[in-house]
Amino acid sequence: MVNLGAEHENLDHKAYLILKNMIISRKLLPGEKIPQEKLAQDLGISRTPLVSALKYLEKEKLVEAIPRRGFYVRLFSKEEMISIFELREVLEGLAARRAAFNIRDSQIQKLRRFFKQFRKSTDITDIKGYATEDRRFHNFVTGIGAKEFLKSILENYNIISYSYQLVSLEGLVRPPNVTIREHRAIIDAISDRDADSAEDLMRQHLKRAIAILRQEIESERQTTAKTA
Amino acid sequence: MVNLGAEHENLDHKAYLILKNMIISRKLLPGEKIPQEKLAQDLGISRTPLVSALKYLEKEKLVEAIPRRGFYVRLFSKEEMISIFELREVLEGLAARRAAFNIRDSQIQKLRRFFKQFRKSTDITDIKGYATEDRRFHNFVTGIGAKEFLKSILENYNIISYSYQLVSLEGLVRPPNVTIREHRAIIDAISDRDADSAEDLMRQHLKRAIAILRQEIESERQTTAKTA
DNA sequence: ATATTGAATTTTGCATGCAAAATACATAAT
DNA sequence: ATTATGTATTTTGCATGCAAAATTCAATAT
Repeated sequence: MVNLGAEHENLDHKAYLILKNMIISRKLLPGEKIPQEKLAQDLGISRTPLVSALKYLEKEKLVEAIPRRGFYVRLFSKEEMISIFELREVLEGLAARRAAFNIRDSQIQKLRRFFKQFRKSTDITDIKGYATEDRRFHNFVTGIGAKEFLKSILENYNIISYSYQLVSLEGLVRPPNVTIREHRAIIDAISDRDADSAEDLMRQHLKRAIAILRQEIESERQTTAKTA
Repeated sequence: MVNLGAEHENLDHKAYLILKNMIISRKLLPGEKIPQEKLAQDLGISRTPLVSALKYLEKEKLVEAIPRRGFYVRLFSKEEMISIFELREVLEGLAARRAAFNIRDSQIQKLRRFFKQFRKSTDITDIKGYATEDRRFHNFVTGIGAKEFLKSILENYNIISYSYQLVSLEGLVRPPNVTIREHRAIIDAISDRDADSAEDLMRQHLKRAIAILRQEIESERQTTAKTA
């Protein structure tokens, strides 16, 4: 069966993709008001499909609608980042479980190739490259394991990509030489089709990131208290 | 701080609530096409806010938008019901965990009152009443534990209410006298603020429902195979 | 009877217009 | 100088209009 869903692409969907990109790439900044008339003109469309796109983004929490006042790019606090990571923990845990169930042999080959370029280095210096690989890895696993609802939740809420943006260096919460072992363990579990381990390891992996985020909040709070 | 979010209520939001209700209460049936012009007239509004409402419902998966063809009430297969339950498993598990962390003493009192009316009966005959209590219980727990994203996912996707609609008798997957023990165990864990147990028990609770659903699918498949 | 073609009708996607609300701005009052 | 008040401007929410696409339905062909 062929997917014909995207056969026609309406203006509002195009606008949606463009806006999403503008937000993620920081062309529209958090807190900023979205100028409907101007943006519609820039995109060469009317306000109708633009507003339609904004409504989609509102559901995805990328944008906040305030009645009679307009749409604003959403702003996330560190506390909210933690709740996003908590969601990733359980959702990607589920995705890892399902991936272990579903994965095909050809996909195992691909999975095993992740982090190959970082095999030899004890100290990984290419942080940026590692961060990219990290993202690709998580997307690959969820791509195999998450369908339908789980997939749309992970996609819609932009949990993955967003999570990476607001934290520490290059979007990594913890240093590569610590997380690479965990990544390898997850790869092994999924390749062995060990669903329970895959879920557990993925959850532990993300739980540790959450712990770091909580620490950061705590130390910030103390610094602020001292300064004040 | 007072919540002023719902101060103004736009037409599209009103339409959204009405439509959601119409779908849940089966005034609009799964698979049915939504007649925009007629419905707009019935509601006394134009197509603009109606379509806007439909876009919200599309994101919630209650409605499917087919470009140039219109909106259709979504139809869920039993397989999809399973993936919804899998989501409930991890999301309500997280909610139970958070509830155990957050719950206030006054809320513990309330929590302990759930299923009180079924205490004495070894065989619960009021299935409908039990089903209602079941729903209220799950909503209460998620109400305490889920905020922000988790809350909106659970709400938006209507996972809870929807889950109950399409399965077995009165929306219950398993008989009351089996599940009531599990409910009580969850209540105890949350009241004891034992987050790990609360999460684990909630997950086991839902896992068992999933197992039944899988069995039902399997036996259906065999029946169909025989008939065909 | 069933399938095919083609016009008539309906529906969708989008732009536009407009009243009401919100905002910005200028002037007056303290 | 700051606050208050009134006015002009902009923006929002919604209805409406219209072209293009989809659907219906009748007439014709198989």
